[in-house]
Amino acid sequence: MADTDVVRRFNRTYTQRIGALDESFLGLGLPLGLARLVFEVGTSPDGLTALGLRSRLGLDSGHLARQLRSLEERGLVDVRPDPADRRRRVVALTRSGWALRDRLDARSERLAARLVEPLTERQRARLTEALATADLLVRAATVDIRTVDPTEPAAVEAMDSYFAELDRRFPDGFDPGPAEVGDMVAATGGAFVLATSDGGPVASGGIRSLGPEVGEIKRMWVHDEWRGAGLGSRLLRHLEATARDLGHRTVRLDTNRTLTEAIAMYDRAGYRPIERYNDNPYAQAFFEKALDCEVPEGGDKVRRP
Amino acid sequence: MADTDVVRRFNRTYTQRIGALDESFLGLGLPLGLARLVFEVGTSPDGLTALGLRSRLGLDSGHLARQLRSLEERGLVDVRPDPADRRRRVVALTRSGWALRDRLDARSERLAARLVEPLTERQRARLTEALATADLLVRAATVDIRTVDPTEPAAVEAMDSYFAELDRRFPDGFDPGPAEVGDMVAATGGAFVLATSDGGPVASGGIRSLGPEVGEIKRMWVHDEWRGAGLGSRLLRHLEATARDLGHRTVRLDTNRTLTEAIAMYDRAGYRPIERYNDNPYAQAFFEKALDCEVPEGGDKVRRP
DNA sequence: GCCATTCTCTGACTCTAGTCAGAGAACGGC
DNA sequence: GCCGTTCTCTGACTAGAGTCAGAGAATGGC
Repeated sequence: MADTDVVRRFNRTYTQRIGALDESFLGLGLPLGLARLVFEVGTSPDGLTALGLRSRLGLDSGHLARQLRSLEERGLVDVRPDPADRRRRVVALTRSGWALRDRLDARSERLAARLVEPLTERQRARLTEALATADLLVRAATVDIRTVDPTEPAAVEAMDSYFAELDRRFPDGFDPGPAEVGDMVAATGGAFVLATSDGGPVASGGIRSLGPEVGEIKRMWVHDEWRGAGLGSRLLRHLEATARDLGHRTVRLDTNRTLTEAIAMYDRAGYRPIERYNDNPYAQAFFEKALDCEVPEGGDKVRRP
Repeated sequence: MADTDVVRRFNRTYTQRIGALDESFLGLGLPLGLARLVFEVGTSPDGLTALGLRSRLGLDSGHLARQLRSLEERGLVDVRPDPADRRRRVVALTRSGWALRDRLDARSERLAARLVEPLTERQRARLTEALATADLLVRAATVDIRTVDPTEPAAVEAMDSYFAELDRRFPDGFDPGPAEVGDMVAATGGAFVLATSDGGPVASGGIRSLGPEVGEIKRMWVHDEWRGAGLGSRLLRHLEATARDLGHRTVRLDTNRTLTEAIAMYDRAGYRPIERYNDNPYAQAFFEKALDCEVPEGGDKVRRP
């Protein structure tokens, strides 16, 4: 059975059986749309702006305005202007809004429990393992990878996580020093690539020029919770393509000896060890890869030179 | 993370990302309901009765009548009385109905392909394996197990499959003989338990009385495609509960030596070998279990005596 | 302070799904 | 042939989701 057949078959099964979990939103006297809103507003303790709600749920502004009023009339939410920008409105759950959300939550929990309940313990463990794997991979597959301005908030957040992790992992800690990523990119005509999921950064990496035809991949980072989903390889491929677009024919990178998974990944992707090419005190391993071979069609495999 | 958390988290991921597969039904100028109907009618080359459609999709009869007429007006289906029972109406796709279905199908295929496309080959294989496992287990968890009249069509179908399989597996074939299940159940005050999924039989088994307090489990069968989903154990538990309701304190069963998985399952469920208690020529192994221990609360594990 | 832009709201719609009661045709057992 | 049952259809609804145009308030750059 082809991959797509499995996906489609699962989809069918799923919408018929677990899909009913969504209906947990029904039956509390609230139409589905309003219940979804309550649930979504409740994901943030301090409330959300109407704009944020609209982008999360993809609603029309008129529609949302009406829905919010309806919730307000039922005493479930407070809607008030955002003090920082009074065009915006901030929506927060009231006490009884929270109570309702708890009931929705309990309902959803019960339905999930009812789904796994008939299974034996062994089967249940298999199911949850399969679902967790599928969850990770589906999320990974739908990650959005693109070149961004390194000063935008999500990019800065990504870099902060990166530095924090290096500081944890390196035996003597890590100090990024004064050279910020933005400067690096701006000064050397490079690019910064960010992978996001649900708006939050999950992986990132930069490219800077070492010379006319030589690029350097810097600061590749993958969020802890996203390891093992092939995100690193995809990001690397994306960075290589970006480097090619920038006119490079070779890319280099350096890394710390302690980052063993990263080194294994570079090896799989066709990178070969070279001599030290800079004086980065945190790097002990240096790699290079020629970009002149086109990535093969549909390309997951990277041809080795 | 608890089992239900995994299910719920997955549910969230899923409805956000793969859920869009359903929307493949949109965008061909047909509202979702009608598209679903076209798809459903197209699952059977000769068409379906309106009744069948209603039970599959859970629609109101008035609603369905209107939807069918709308499809008829668009030239997508033919609706005509069932020659066998002219109260019923048979719905079949027209040529352009089939063409539309093909387009819906292609759309769904493309969306599925787009989902797996970003993954590396390795990740893709992991994903499809996880989804296939989840599919089997979710289906298994939502199987409907109940006591039925053994003469009803699904029950007869189950028994036919059972006999056909024995005939394939036994070295010398198998001949059910004149004693039909229905007779057996009726004559001895037993019961027939059927497990169905989507209306089709997936497992079954019978109980008959051997004496006032002794029941016998007969003809347990699990559909080939449903092996490995714990369905046998669940059916067995159900049969035991049924036997208890019939007043039995002990159940026996016999089986053929070649059915090794079944024997292993009986062992796990607490059955112990006993001496031959009948002259069934196809049986070489005989088991018994005392029912007086209550099944523990929430019970998946069967306590061993 | 002006003005284009951003954000929200209102009014006036459309579409789809779905419910309910009841009529009429066909069927099956007697 | 009668009569209760089964199956489908019609009419008359309701509710929810969503679209679109335009008004009005607040903001930020100049």
